[in-house]
Amino acid sequence: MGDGQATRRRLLDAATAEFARYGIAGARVDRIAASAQANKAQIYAWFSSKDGLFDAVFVEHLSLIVDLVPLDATDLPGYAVRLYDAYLDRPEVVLLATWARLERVPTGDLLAVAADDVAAKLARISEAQQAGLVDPAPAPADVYSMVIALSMAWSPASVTVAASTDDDPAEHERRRTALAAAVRGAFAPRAGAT
Amino acid sequence: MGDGQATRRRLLDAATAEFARYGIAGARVDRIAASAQANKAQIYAWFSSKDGLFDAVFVEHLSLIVDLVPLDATDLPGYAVRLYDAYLDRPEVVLLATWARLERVPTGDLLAVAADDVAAKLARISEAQQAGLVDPAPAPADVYSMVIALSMAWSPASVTVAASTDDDPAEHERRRTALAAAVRGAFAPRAGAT
DNA sequence: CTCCGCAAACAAACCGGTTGGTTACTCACG
DNA sequence: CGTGAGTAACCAACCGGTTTGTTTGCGGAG
Repeated sequence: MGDGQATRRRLLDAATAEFARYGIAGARVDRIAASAQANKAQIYAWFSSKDGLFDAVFVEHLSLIVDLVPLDATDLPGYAVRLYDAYLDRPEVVLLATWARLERVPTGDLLAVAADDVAAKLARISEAQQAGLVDPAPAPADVYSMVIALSMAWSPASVTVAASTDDDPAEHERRRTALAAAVRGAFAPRAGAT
Repeated sequence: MGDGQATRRRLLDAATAEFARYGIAGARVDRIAASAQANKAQIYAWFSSKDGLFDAVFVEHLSLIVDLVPLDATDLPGYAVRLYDAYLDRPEVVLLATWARLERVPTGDLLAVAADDVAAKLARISEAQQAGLVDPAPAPADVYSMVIALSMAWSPASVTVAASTDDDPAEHERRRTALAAAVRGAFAPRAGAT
């Protein structure tokens, strides 16, 4: 008989696509089961509830959300551009995080469950500030929030324009250039500082 | 007898709160009717459907989404800070826009229906670039997207930290300062340019 | 001023499809 | 034969939407 772990895997994959597209309230358990070529009861056997399934999907993607692209505090512009490309390649990551924000955690730190990983990133930003590679004025947490925000300027959650892989490659290139330049200007050490 | 327009108004207000909090799929028509102290049938008399009600709420907020704060292309840092405060004061605006993006318009231009107003803003950015007040390298549309993205770094839709009015005032002030500095650095004309 | 008729506003019960969740049962394998 | 994977039918609550019947304000006829 079929392998339970394999079914679990298919359910997680199907759920990822479903939640990314429709959110928690909009997702349909039957649709997930069908798309995973499994039975609805399996979902409840493995994940207890629809919310439990979302939790499983979300924690599995947490490491991706946080470390889809390893932070390079010594090259924030390059980091931002790599994030732009990563979001283009893996829109589910942005979507899951945004749905979680809207439907689960209205205020405060969304990634509190991964506080350790985030803290490590902030420490590296702090080091880069002390090394004179990043403007030391803003708090590391604010630098991080702003870099992420800038990288997501054209993400699937943007309130202006959401990029898609169908866009003209030249357009992507234009955005990458603009993004890198903006990040460089925004966080480079100020002239006149030590 | 009660005024129809007044009922319509209460429905729109209640729907705004409901949609901002729960999104389209998560919103409950009964809850809106109850919270507006009206009857469910009125919703269908005035707005035809749940989706029609969301449309009405959204278009009513479109002008706010676009012009909650008038764009001052000659002072982008100040503009960004005013947006930060506006989002703090009117989180529904950000939330409605984000829900619309996630549940309605997965890619492309979210504000295509208000293309004229947006085009006017881009024109003013373009003027500021020609006047040497803004870095002329990036396309006006990209400047706009990035300024909005930066202003929303701590918005209720942020994937890092969402600000709330309960936050320490000093924290808000820290973010305003960091935001203004980042926008200044990101879009000021590059040294060495004319 | 009163009465009547009318249309818009309103209320509540109702309807049928959908949805998250359950159960009773079958099947393959060690 | 026992155990865990898999299935299909089932269920009760829910939810968007409709229907039916009632109330209210108002303009006009008497």
